[in-house]
This record gives sequence, C-alpha cells and structure tokens, in this order.
Amino acid sequence: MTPRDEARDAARRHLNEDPTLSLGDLAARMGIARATLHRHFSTREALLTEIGRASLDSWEASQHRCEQQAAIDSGDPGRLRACVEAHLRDCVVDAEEFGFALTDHFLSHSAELVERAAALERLDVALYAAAQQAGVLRPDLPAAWLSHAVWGLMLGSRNALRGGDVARRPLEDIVVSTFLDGVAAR
Amino acid sequence: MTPRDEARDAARRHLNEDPTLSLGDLAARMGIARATLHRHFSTREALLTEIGRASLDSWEASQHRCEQQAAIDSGDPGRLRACVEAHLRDCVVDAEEFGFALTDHFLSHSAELVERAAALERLDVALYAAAQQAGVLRPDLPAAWLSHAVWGLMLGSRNALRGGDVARRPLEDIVVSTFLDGVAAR
DNA sequence: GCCGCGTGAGACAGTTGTGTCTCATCTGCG
DNA sequence: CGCAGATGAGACACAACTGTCTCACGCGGC
Repeated sequence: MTPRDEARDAARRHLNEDPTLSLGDLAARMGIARATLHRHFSTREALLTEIGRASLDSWEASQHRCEQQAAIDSGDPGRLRACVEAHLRDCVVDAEEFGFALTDHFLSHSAELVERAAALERLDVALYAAAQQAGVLRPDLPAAWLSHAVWGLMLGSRNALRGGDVARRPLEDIVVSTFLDGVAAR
Repeated sequence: MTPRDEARDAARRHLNEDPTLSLGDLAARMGIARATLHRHFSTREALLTEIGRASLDSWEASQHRCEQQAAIDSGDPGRLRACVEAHLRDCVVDAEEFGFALTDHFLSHSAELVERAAALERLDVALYAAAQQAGVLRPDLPAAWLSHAVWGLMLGSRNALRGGDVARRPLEDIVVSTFLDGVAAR
C-alpha cells in the first residue's frame, strides 16, 4: 500500500461522510496540508477518478471472488443462486464504503469510469439473466431491471445504516431477503 | 399556477435532467434571463427549497390520496395492501419527476425540508408497520428498512427509465412486484 | 400618445474553490 | 554533521458562480 493509496483511502472515507468537502477541508480532516494532497493527486478530478477506480476494482474483485463468469457458463442453479447472493452481500459492503460514489455527479460523467462500470454491469446482468434461465430468478422481469434494483437497494441499505435504522450485522441478510423474497407476507 | 410556480416547475425539469446546472445555464435552458430567474427566486437556495417543498407536497398528496392515516387506523389488510401499492406507484412517478432531489446535497441539509421529510417518512413507516401487523407485509423486517428499500427502488426505477432499460408503462408493476414478491423464482 | 410593468442584457463586485509556487521545517540516511 | 526528500504553511493568480445593479426595450392599459 503506497502512501498515495493510503491517502486515497483516507480521502474516500472522508468524502463518503461528506461529499461536498472542498479540498482544503478534506486535507484538514485528513490531517495533512492541502499542498500535500495536491502532490499526491494533481487535481480534484484525479483524486475522484482514483477513488472511482478503486470502487470499480472492488466491484470487479467481487465478481471474480464468486466466480461469476464460471457460474454463468455452468448454468448450474445452485451455483448461480450462491453467486447472486454472495455478490449481493459484497455490494452491501461496497455501498457502505463507496456509497457516495454511486450518486456523485463527476463520477457519473467520467467517460473512463462510466465505460468500465458499464462493462461490469453487463456481467452482472448476464448473471441475472443466467439465473433467470436456470430457474433461480423470476423470468418475467427484465434482467437489466434487476441490476438497477440491486443498485437502489445498495443505496437504501447505506441510508438505513447511516440513519441507524438497521444494525450492521443483520443488514446483509435483510437486503438479500428483501431482494429475493420480497416484503409481502406469505 | 402563478408565473413563479411555472418557473419553479420548468427549473425542476431541467435540474432533474442535470442537477449540476449553474443558474446561468439553467436560465438559458429555460429561455429566460438570469436576472428574471433571480426576480422569482432571490437565491439558488430559495429555488431549490421551493422545488423541495413541491416534492414534499407531492409526497404528502400521495399519502392523502390513498387515505394512508385512515388505512392505518382501520387495520384492514385489504385496505392496507391497496394503500401500500398505490403509494408505491405514486413514488415511482415522483421519482421520475423529482428524482434529482432525492440525492441532492443541499436539499438533504436543509433543516426545514429534512424535518418535513422525516415527518412524512414517519407516516410511511407507520403504514408499513400497520401492514406488518395486519399480516400484509413480512413482520420480520424492520419497518424503517421498508421505507429505505422503497427509496432505493425509487432511485433504481428512475435510473432504469433514464437508461432505457425498462419501458415506462410496465415500470410501476415491475417495481411493485419486485418490492412485494421479490425476484426469486418460486 | 403616454405610462407602468416586466423582461433581457450586461456590468460589477464579492465569494469560494482550485492549482501553482515558494520557503521554512523536519526526518532519515550516509 | 551535511544532505536529500517529503511535508506544512501560506501567498498568489485564476476561474466559476452568485447576487446586485442599471439601463434599454417592448407590451399592455389608461
């Protein structure tokens, strides 16, 4: 972990708290001089891009960890179901750590990041589609919608956590169960 | 509809497209002079607050329209279920029209709006809790979480729509069904 | 025609954030 | 000790946005 990476992670944590922080305020909270921040990241955009990359790295790592592509190729229902659930749990963690990036205006206009995110999202959609094919997920919903729903639930889980409305420990189960089973009584 | 209200709605539409618009760009897109915009709304905050109020008005109107308080008091499962569903559909419409307000940094820091939103949310949470009590919704999830989940699905539905991944017409059914029934095959 | 009102256009100053630069200080190492 | 590299502190210019002001124009009512 280079000093630059450490600075990036510290900046991410503080920006996750308050995305409106100016570089001056951010450096102050990080306990370093603004000049030092500029030495690591020449511009604000460079810093945000770096954080965005780290966020996509984490997303991609989750896809690899649950062997998403292999699960898709296998078509095995059990494997697909496990993959969906594991990925969902990772998403909750990412939402907690990178949440602000999900709605940041700059990040959602950076061509590089948008393109890479789109590629990762395509694999997620492929996973959902394969799970539908295998009878794991309902076939009557657009696979792309499932991806948007997960994204929304990520934001919701982050807010629930920050608002103190749901404890951290049961959160993942709650999100997974809400997504898969719905909230209606049966 | 006063000229001020018309200006507010026009501004809302354009800010919904691009929340980063400066007042100069916003006025240009509205086809009026920046000075005229300032005559209607003395500051940017005044404009945003006004839009935020309109958004909360719409939320409140939805609660009245489906007689939310009466449904809660009645404890009638059929009524509660209808109320939850109707409210959810209204939320999808609001997300489409006011979506940017859901993640706007200023709006989520305005004491007036935050307080009023909290009051409206309390009634929503009461609805969900009553629906749980009546056996309409699962009792094992925190009622506050249901409110966060709806909020997240609103954002997700807005994104799905803007991304062209889901058509407008089936969207409400999709959101309602995802929320209530979940996405797992059965 | 004349006047009042709202509007467009543009100038203006103030504020804030940003990026660059300089200089003093500190720290680790030879 | 002497030095190289990194850091903190602060000055500086620049850009963007904002809020205020003035002035000219056009349009409607009297």
